Amino acid sequence: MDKTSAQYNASLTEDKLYKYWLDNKLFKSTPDNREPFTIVIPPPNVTGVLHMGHIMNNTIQDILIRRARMQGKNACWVPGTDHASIATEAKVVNKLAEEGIKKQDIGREEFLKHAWDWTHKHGGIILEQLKKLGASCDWDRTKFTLDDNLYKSVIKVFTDLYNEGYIYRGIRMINWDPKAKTAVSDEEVEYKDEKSKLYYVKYKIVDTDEYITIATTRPETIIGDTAVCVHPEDPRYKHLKGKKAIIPLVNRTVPIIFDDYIDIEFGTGALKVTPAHDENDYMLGQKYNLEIIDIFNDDGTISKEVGIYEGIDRFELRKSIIKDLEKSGNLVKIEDYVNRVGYSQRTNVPVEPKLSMQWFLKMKELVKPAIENVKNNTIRFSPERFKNTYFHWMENVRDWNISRQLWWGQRIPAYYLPGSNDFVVAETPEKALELAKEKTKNKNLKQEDLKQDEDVLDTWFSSWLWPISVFNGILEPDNPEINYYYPTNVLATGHDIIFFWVARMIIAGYKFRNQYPFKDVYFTGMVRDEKRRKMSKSLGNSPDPLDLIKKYGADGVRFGMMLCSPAGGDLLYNDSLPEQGRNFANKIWNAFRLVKSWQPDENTKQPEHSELALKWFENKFNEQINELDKLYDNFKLSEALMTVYRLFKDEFSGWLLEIVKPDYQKPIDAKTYKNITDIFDNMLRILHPFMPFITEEIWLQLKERKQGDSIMISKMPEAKDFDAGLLADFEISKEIISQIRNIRKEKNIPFKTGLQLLYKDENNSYVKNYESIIIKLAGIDTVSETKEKPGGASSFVIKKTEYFIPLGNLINKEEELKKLKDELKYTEGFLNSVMKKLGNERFVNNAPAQVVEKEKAKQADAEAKIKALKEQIKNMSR
RNA sequence: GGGCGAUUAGCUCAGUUGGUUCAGAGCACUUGGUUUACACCCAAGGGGUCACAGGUUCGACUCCUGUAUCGCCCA
Repeated sequence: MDKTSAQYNASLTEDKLYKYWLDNKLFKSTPDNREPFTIVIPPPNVTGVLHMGHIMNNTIQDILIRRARMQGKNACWVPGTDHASIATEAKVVNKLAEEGIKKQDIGREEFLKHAWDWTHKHGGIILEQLKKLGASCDWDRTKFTLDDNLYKSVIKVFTDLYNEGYIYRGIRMINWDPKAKTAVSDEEVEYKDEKSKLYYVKYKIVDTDEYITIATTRPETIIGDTAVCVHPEDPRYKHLKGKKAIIPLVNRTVPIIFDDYIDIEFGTGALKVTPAHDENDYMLGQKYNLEIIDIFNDDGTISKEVGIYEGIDRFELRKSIIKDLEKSGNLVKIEDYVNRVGYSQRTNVPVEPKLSMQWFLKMKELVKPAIENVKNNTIRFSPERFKNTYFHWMENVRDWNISRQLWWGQRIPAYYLPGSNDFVVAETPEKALELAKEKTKNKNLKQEDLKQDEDVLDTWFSSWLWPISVFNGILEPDNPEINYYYPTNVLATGHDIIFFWVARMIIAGYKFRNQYPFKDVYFTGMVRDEKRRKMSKSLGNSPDPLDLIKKYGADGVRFGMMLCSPAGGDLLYNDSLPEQGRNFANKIWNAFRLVKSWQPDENTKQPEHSELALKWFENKFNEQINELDKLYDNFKLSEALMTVYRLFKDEFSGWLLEIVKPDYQKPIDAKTYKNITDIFDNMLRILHPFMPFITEEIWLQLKERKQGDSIMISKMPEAKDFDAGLLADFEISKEIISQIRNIRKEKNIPFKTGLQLLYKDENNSYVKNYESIIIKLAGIDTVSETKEKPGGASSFVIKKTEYFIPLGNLINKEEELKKLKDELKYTEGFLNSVMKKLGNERFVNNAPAQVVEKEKAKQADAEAKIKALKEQIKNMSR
C-alpha cells in the first residue's frame, strides 16, 4: 500500500500478499537435506466454520511454523479436515428429510453419494477461511480422513489390531444417542447436574398384603424392571427372603434379591433393577441371572416388547407413567433431587444406557508406552500440569467403543458368514472371502454370501492416525515422506480433547511406528466471553472471526488473540484485543513512513548521538533475541509477543528513532540510514511470525527487492552476545532524560528553551559517553561537572550522582523542599529496614556472605543518599 | 464422592531452584500534551496485607499444613 497514508489499511494488503505467497509457492515443503519442522493441523470438522477457537489455535501453529521456516528449517504444516461422522451424517439426514427422503429408503450407497455431494459443497470452507488468517499451510498436502489412503489406513489398522487380539465384539452397556441413533464413546458423554425428582413407588409383595417401596429418578424404566434388590443386612427387608414383587402397570412378577451393593441409606434402601438400562443394574442382572427387557427402540420410543405404551417417547412416558402410578395407587411420594444426566456431546440429548452389540478396542496394554514416554518427558506437555489429567485417564483407561451405527465413515471390515453371527475380518472383500472359505471349509462360498458389518468406525479412530496417515505411513511404512516428516514437532490443540485425540494419537504413534507422534504438545485454553462463558454458536456470544479480520486486519486479530493467552489459559475475548493489534500495526506502519521520509546523504557526517544509539540498540536487540529464544523454547508465546511489542514500541520507536531522527527537513547521514533500515528489517523479521502481512508489506518496500523475495524466507536473527554494562549505562541516560523532561513539564518550560545540566558525581555513575544523546533528547545547551550544589536549581539523584537544572527564579523553593524531604523520609525508612536485618545476629551468621554483602551495600547507598539529601535541604533552606 | 489446578493492581496475566528496586507487564483509569511518523499517538501518575489462618526459616508471593472460593476432569 501507498506510504503516504497515515493510517495502515490491512484490507488493502492482506489478500494481495497471501496470493503472492501462494504464487511463489512459499508454503510448499518437500523432503530435502534440511532439518524438518512438521506440524499437522488438528483437523477441523468438515461441516464446521471458523470460530474463535480455531483462530487462536491456528495462529499459534502459524507462529511456530513461520518461525521455524525463517530459522532455515524445512517447515511443513499439513492442513486437512475430518469427516465427523455423527455431525455430518446428521446434516445430510436433515437435508434429505427436507426433501422428504429417509436414509433407509435410498440405501447406503445412495446416501453416501449425497454425503459426498454435501462434503464437496461445504467441506473446505473452513480451510478457505484459514487463508484469511494468513495460515501458511502447504495446501497441496490437504487431507481428509476419508481420502482413499486414509480410509485404507484405518481399515488396515483395524484388521491388524483385530488379528492381534486387541479388538473384540460384544454386548455391553453403552451410551446410546437416540437422536443420532448410534452408540457414542464414554468420552463423548457430558454429565450435567440437573434438578429432577426422586419418585417413591410401592411394589406389592406376592401373596401378602405388604408392599415394598423403591426410590427412583427414572420411573419410566420400571416397565423394564426384572428384580427388586435390597441389602442382606437391612432389618426392614430381611423377612422378604424368597418373596417376589409385582411390578405395577405391567404386572410382572420379579424376584426380590439381596446384595451388599445396595446403599442402605439411599432412598428406601430398596432398588429397582433394570438390567437393560443401567450399567450397575446390568451387573446385578448378570450376577443373579435376571431377565433383560430392552424397553426402548433406537430412537428413544418404547418398544413393543413391553406390551404397553408402545411408540411413546421416553420423556412423554415419564409423564404418563406418573399419572398411571398415581391412579393405581402405587405412587407414594415425590421429592426434589439433583442428579447427573449424561448428554451426548454431538446432539445434546440425554444418552440412554443401552445394551448393545458393539466393537471395542482393548486399551490396557496399548497405553503403556504412552504413559511411560510422557512420564520421562520424551513427549513434553505445555503447560505441564495437563500431564496429571493425562495420567489419570491413561491409568484408569476403559476399553474404547469404536463402532458407530452410521454410514458416513470407514465401514467396519468384518464379514459375516451366511446364516451365522460368526465373521471374518479382512482388509478387502476378496481377502475376506478367502478367509471365509478357510473358516467354513466351503470352497463354493461366493462374495455375495458374505455380509459386511453395517457399522462404521468412530471418527477418532481415524484421527488417532492423523500424524502418520497424512504421510501415508500406515500403508507404506517406509516411504520417504513419513521417514522425513515423522515424528512431527509440535501439536497445538485444545486441552478439551486430551483424551479424544492427544492420548490416542500417542498410543497410535507407539503402536504403529514405535515412535512418538510429536515432540511437544501445546495445549490452548478456551476462548470465552467476558462472563467466562465458552464462546459458542448456540449461545450466540461469539463474533464472526471473518468480520473481525475485516475490521481489524488478520494481523490485528492474531495479535489480539496472542497477547493474553498463555498456554493452557483461557482467553477472555474482548474487542479491545484486536483493537490493540490494529493500533500496533498502525504504529509499525508509521515508523516505516518516518524512516522512508528521510533523505540519506553521503556527505552528511554521522552525528555522535546516532552512532551511540545504533550501537546501543544492537546490544539491546541481541539481549532481547536471547530472551525471545528462551520464551519460544518454553512455548511462552504471549510473552514472546509482548517482548517484541515492547522492543518495537518503546526501544525502537520511542528511543532509537527519536535519537537518530534528523532535524526538520535536514537529510540523514547515509551511514545511519543504512543501519536503521537494517535494524528495521530485523525488527520486521522477529515480528513476522505474529503479524505476517504488515511485516511482509513493509519488508518488500523497505529496500530494493526482487520478484519472489519474501520476508517469509528471510533469515531469523540469531541470538548474539551483548554488553550488559553498556545497556545499564544507557538506562541511566534514559532516566536522566526522563527526569529533565519531568522538570520541563512541572515548570512548564517549552522544549525550545535550552537548559543547563550540572552534575555532582562522586562514584563515577554519570554516563559521560552518552552526553550527546542527553543533549539532544532533553534539550540541553551545556553540561558541566560541579563540586558545589548550585542554589535555585531543580535536582534529582540517580545512582548517588546528583543532577541539577538551574532554573533561576522559576524555582519554587517550598515545592522543592517538600520533594527533598519526602525522599529523605523514604530513604531513612529504607535504611532502617536494612539496619534491622544487619542488626539481627542470626541473619548475619546464617545468611550467605553474598547476601549480607548486598545488605551492607544497600546500607552504604542509603547513607550516602541521605547525606546528599540533607545537604541539599540545608542549601535550599538558606 | 475422587482427582487436578487456580486464587498477585479495576481487568487479563508474568513472577524459572526462598535473598539487591520482585511486588511486575499490557489494557483500563486520572492528568497533561498542536514536540512537522503515528491522537489507532506521546508523557507522567494513582492503584495490590501477593485469598485466609497457622507452620518451617535469620528471611516466605515463593516451601509445608489446614480453611474458603472458583474452575476443570472423572465416577
